[in-house]
Amino acid sequence: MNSDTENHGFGAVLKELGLKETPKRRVMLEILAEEQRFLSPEELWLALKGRFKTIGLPTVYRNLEELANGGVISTVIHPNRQLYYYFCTAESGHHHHFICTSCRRVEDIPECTVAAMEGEIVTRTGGKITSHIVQFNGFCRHCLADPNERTAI
Amino acid sequence: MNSDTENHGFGAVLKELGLKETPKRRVMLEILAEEQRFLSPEELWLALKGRFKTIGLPTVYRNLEELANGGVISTVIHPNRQLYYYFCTAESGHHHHFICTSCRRVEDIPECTVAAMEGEIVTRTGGKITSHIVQFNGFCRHCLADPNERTAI
DNA sequence: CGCTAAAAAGAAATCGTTTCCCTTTGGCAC
DNA sequence: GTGCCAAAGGGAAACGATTTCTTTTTAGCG
Repeated sequence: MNSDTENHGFGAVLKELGLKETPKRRVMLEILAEEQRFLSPEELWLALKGRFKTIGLPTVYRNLEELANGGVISTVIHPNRQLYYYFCTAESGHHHHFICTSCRRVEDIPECTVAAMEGEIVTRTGGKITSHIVQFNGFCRHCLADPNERTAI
Repeated sequence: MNSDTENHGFGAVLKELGLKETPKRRVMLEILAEEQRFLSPEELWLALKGRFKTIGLPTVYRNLEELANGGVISTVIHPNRQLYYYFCTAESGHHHHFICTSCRRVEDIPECTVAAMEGEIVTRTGGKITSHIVQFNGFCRHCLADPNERTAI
């Protein structure tokens, strides 16, 4: 399995978003897809530096934003207010996350209950909801059981 | 109703948090309490400048954080990732917000459904939730009805 | 009234993020 | 295959919200 020949179908994903399929975008998606935890732009940049002689941090920011806007990856808002990114394997459309602020694992939460909340809010306020931020932070069962596994962001 | 003599009971609130009752803290709370919308630290600072000859922006940040940690005011995370603050009149303990990204009005949302979600998440993941971010963004009924009322943040 | 720790001022630093401008490249046309 | 052009990327620099630092002031207690 060579990343130069096996592109995990990311090329098609990029094309759908109207984005050119560049090596950097492909590798960004590869790294995010292989990583089980959410990453900061700078961390992703450091990983990319190992595979490209030249790679700028602005490029990483730009692509992360485009990919997130396209729904290919999702954002994680850490309580420290920094932005992290996560490749969502769940193909199940819109949903939310329970993130471990220790080891950075992410678990998917189905969207259902939030949709119910939205309906109630719209009914009661007469407003219109354009977006929402729903995220649960805590310790996953691994970090809960074994404090030694805990890491700091 | 003079703010020098009528302190809305904010002194007691500050004392409960172990904070000294300073004129600046009192006026910060006054301004936030009178304001129906969420404010940025800088906006609050500008308002304070009208009432104090010297008032530093770091002071505003420091106090906002202390008050938010104490639960006296609550934070609003705007999609633009800036932090805003809002004085919650609802005494009903923990709850969430529907914010209008146009006029900045805030409506309270009871906590109930989120608590149910949390229970389900804990059961399913075996983790422990330490905090959550739940916020709905959109247009309130006023801005929905009258686009002229809309303002940009 | 004096003391002491907390609070505040003001300037400067920090740092995540974005902008600018120039160079390179993907992808379609011929 | 070659050329073209808009999109993508590099690198430096700007930006701007937030924080840190050091000194001065003040609240609140004895």
